[in-house]
Amino acid sequence: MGKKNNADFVQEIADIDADFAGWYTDVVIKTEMVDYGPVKGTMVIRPYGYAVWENIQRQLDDRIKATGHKNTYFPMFIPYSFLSKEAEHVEGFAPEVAIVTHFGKEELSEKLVVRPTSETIICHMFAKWVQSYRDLPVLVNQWANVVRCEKTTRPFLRTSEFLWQEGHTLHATEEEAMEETLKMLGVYEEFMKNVLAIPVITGRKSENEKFAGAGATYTMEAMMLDGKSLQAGTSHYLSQNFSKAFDIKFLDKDGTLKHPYQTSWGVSTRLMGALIMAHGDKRGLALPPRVAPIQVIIVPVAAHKEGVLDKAYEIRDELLNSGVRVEIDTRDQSVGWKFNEWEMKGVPLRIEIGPRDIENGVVMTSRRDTHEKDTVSMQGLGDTVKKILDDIHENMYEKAKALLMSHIVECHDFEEFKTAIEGKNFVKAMWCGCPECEAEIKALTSATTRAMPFDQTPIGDVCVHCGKPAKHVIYFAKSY
RNA sequence: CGAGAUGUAGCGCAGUUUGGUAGCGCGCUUCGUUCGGGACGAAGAGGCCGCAGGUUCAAAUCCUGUCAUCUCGACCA
Repeated sequence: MGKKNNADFVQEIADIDADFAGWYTDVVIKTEMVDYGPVKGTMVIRPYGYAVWENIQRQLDDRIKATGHKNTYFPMFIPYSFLSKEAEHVEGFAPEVAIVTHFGKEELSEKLVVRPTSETIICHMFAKWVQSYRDLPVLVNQWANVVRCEKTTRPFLRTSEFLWQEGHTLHATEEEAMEETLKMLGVYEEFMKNVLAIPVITGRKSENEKFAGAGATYTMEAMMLDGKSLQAGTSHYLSQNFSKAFDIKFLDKDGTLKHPYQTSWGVSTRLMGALIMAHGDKRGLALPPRVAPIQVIIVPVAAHKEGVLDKAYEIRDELLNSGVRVEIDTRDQSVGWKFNEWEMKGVPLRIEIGPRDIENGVVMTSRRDTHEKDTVSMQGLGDTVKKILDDIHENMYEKAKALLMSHIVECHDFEEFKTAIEGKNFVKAMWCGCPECEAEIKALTSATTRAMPFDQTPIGDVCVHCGKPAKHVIYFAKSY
């Protein structure tokens, strides 16, 4: 099975790149992934989109549980005072939240906020539950919705309400908490590669870009088809910031009272945006097989002819038995119409079956990733299809990786830097570490710092912008 | 939150300058013919023109306000 080369792929990107934002909103609405809700900034996730989310959820949840975490559910209403408690301890805290003042006609004695994140309420409960080092570690996760006052919204990428998973853990030592932080970042990275077919750059956020309540924020950044970066997930080392603010204490082996070290980590429905903008082409979506609601669509050709539909259903059942998510399109539309429709909706593999094929004991396959058509024997079709789906996954990952690799540019001076950023690249460069320098770069190029990779092998001595001695290797990019 | 643009049938749009019976294409319904890359014919259904005020004999059209969406910034625990 040959593969489309990367040059062709780059051409396809050029086709949609002219108006990538328009392509995104178009595709996401037309494919019935999502629709706008009646309240500003809200979205309705429609069945086709929600099925993708469920596939993400299931596969990530398995991984979260496999690493020892248990699921919980905490209330969405949080006393307002909890946030002020956080504010006293956290610099840069800005409560841009939805506030509930009434239940029915009755004014509440204490205002409530609709959770923008659950750190505070979880910490409040943790304080009740933890007394001894024997109670540690605490490893919990929850799947929930959160609400934030966002000025600019776009379906999946930034919405006033979104769905996510937030993990919260408590540890006796700094080392253990840091290990957990990096472990979960690793889980995310592996998930991105093996489920969403998206390569990511991982590393630590600058002070300016980190979660205000964290000691350190680690991120994974994915490159979208237009060369912009999308923060696809974060893992925070919270140190003792929250455990001190919420007075979580445990009596350690040595008989002294200590505040535990904490982590939190999350990914959201933003991943839906990530997979749409990391794959796809001018025809629409290209869904990675492992999250595609429909992995194989069967389109009967000349369905009115004797035996065609029967055979199509037979094949459908065989694929179902092989564990493939398959549907058959019997609608009264022309085949050409159906081909375009399912390609737009990103179904990874199409199977066509008509009288000619039945005669020859074969089916036609058409891959969404390469647009290649092939003739495949009906014998052992289940296994063949599963192999093709795996191959599609690999190919989509390799394509995305090729895009990322060809758009990382090492820069040693600011002129190079500006050119590279305009060329829709990630810039890898040395940085002095000063927030002022970071802010100036942003003002001049609209590129922000994305991540300081774990591999800090220097590629120079001085900061790419100010020329002062460099402290970090860091990636810059424009971002969503 | 700032600048700009747009709201008319499910979708895409014309009509607004110059006020006077609500239009087009696609889609939708029914019947028939078609079916290997967005088929065709015939007959139908569907809109108090984003919302609220105002001007007028009369408002999709003029005025005021408001809400929403898009683009670009700022913001983004």
